[in-house]
Amino acid sequence: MNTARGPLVGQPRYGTRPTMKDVAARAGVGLKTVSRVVNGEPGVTAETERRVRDAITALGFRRNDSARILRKGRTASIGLVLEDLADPFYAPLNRAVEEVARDHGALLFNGSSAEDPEREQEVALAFCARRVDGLIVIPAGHDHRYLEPEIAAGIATVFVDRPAGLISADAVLSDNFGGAREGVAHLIAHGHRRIGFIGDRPGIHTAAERLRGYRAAMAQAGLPVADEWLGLGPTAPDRVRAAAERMLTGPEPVTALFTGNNRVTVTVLELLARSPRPAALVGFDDLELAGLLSPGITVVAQDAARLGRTAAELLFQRLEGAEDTPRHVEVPTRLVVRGSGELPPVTG
Amino acid sequence: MNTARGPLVGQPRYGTRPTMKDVAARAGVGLKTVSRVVNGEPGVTAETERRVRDAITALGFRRNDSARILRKGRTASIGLVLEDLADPFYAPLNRAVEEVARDHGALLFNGSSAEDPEREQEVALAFCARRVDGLIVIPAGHDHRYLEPEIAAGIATVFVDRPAGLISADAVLSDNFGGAREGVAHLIAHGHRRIGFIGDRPGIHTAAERLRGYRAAMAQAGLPVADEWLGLGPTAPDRVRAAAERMLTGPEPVTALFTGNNRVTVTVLELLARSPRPAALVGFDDLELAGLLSPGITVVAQDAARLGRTAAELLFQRLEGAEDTPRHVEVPTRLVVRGSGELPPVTG
DNA sequence: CTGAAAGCGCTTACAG
DNA sequence: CTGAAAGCGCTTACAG
Repeated sequence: MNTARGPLVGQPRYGTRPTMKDVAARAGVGLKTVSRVVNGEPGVTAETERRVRDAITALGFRRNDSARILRKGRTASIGLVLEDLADPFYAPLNRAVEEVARDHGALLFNGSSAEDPEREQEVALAFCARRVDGLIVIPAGHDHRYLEPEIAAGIATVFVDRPAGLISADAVLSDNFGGAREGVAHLIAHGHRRIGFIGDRPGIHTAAERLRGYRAAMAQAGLPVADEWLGLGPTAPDRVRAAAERMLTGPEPVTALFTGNNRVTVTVLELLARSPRPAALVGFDDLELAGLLSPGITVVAQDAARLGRTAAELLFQRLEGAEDTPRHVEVPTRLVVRGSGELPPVTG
Repeated sequence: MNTARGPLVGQPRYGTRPTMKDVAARAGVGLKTVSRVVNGEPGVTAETERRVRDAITALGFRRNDSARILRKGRTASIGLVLEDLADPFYAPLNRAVEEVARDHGALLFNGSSAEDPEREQEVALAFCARRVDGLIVIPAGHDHRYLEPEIAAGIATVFVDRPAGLISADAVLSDNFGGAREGVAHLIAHGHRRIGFIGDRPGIHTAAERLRGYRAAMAQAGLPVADEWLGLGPTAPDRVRAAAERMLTGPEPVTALFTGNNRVTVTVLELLARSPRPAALVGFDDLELAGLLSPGITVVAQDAARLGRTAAELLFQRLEGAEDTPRHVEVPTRLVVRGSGELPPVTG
């Protein structure tokens, strides 16, 4: 029962806090003088400054940055729209963006699209309505024309992990094609000829690029790709399991699998653990504990932190007035050899 | 070279966007009428509304929520200070907080303390300066008196995962004591008598509680606790490895280990994988892939999403005027049996 | 149904 | 060195 505070519903809450006006009155100075002291501007005598500081302490004043922002025109905040704040893959990206924002004195709004294009738009536009200085988006949708007016109005925007749809904009992407090609070539180098690819729907840019990398590696080695070796579609465990089982059985089973992302890899690992015949495996995306399994899981690791850092740095370059031609930056992947990708082919 | 936008450095950026005033001028109506249409308030004829909507579309107007906020007194935003945005453990907590915030129409500021009390304070106070309606803090420091003026001024504050230091405030905590006790009792039930505990510095609340749970389970079973079975200190891999090696060798080695958090568990797992003699293991905190190892890792799992959801719900209850007595809410843990905790004692 | 005035808490531009 | 006035883009309270 804090009657001093009173009911909070629908009530303004600033009223309970001292403002610069209150500080000025108490110190017996003008508003502008308080502003000078608070912002460390020159031109205040030591004695005046002391009176102002005393008043600030006595009243417990803290500058309202929301008001400051309205006047100054810049919000010193950026928004990051990612797919799912709970997804461990994006956590280092998120942190890296935060660090760069921090270096530039900006705060970070976070929001999840939940892989829903409408929610992506809703979250991104809510950030824009707050007039964030910049926006970093991991696209869920394929049409980002809704952001064109915002970008034109000066909200710097960078896409990460997947490119923007139907607009020309900055993007920072992993080398999905090269990474997948390297992973599949690694399996080929270890003697595999029949290699399955299980990945997400090819409508998703990253999935399509990784599939392209798979095909390139096979072609480079002069190997054919049978339709039965491709399992493309939603990464729900049931679908992935069915695809893997189909590839691993029959008269001419695959001897190795390349899995297109970490969700697929986990499902396939569970299946392989119960499978009578071993199969080699290389997965796209690294996994915690991947080194503790036996064999360890060989993966094509993305550098999520670098994706985030690069995107945020590009964003602040834009804010500092970098030229306007949209840039696409590619971040390399890294093959991490741990055992599962070096298993020899086992047939019959 | 977008000359229409011009240089961005130090320039206000709102100037490039239409305001309600612009819309009013174009539609030939008053400012308030535009406000009514934008906010869906009644009392505007269909014809007037149409004119206003046309002007909005023509100018590409989007309401500036930062200005709105200044006038309304509530920012419809909350701040979450966690230890590390990159830590997968906090990712589901973060997402859960976002969902609750979203349900209440609030946006989410995110920041990491990096386990540095000063940075925690800096980030939390930056959020306060923006006048967030509420604050959720995963404490890095042990003194939160710096938040007292903010809380008194009406910023609802809830601590999660660890309690506030030196102030009385809402807190949502896992049942660290009960969870650890259950995990250790599980090892005892499987025949272990000499059980090691490796955890973080006991100055950390969660570490102390888990240690207390360990002691309680041992005491309840009438088992002594040798000093050599306790490895308390920083969770750097070197220190943890040394502690585990010490406990697992010698004339009277432990037959089981209880690890106080997931970082410790991973280090101990790496060591056990190379160890000649198997030891049972129960870890505090769940791990991705824990079920795929052989044996699977038995853990005491925290419900991070529930921690976040509970904290955020408590926060919004406060904002809606719930009574002011600080509340402490405990979230239960769950023992997940997978194999490593059911290994029998192996001696000699 | 509609709008002019005042004000949210600051900063900017200017005058003393 | 200091401060009164105007204004950032909205909403509130009030009058027509």
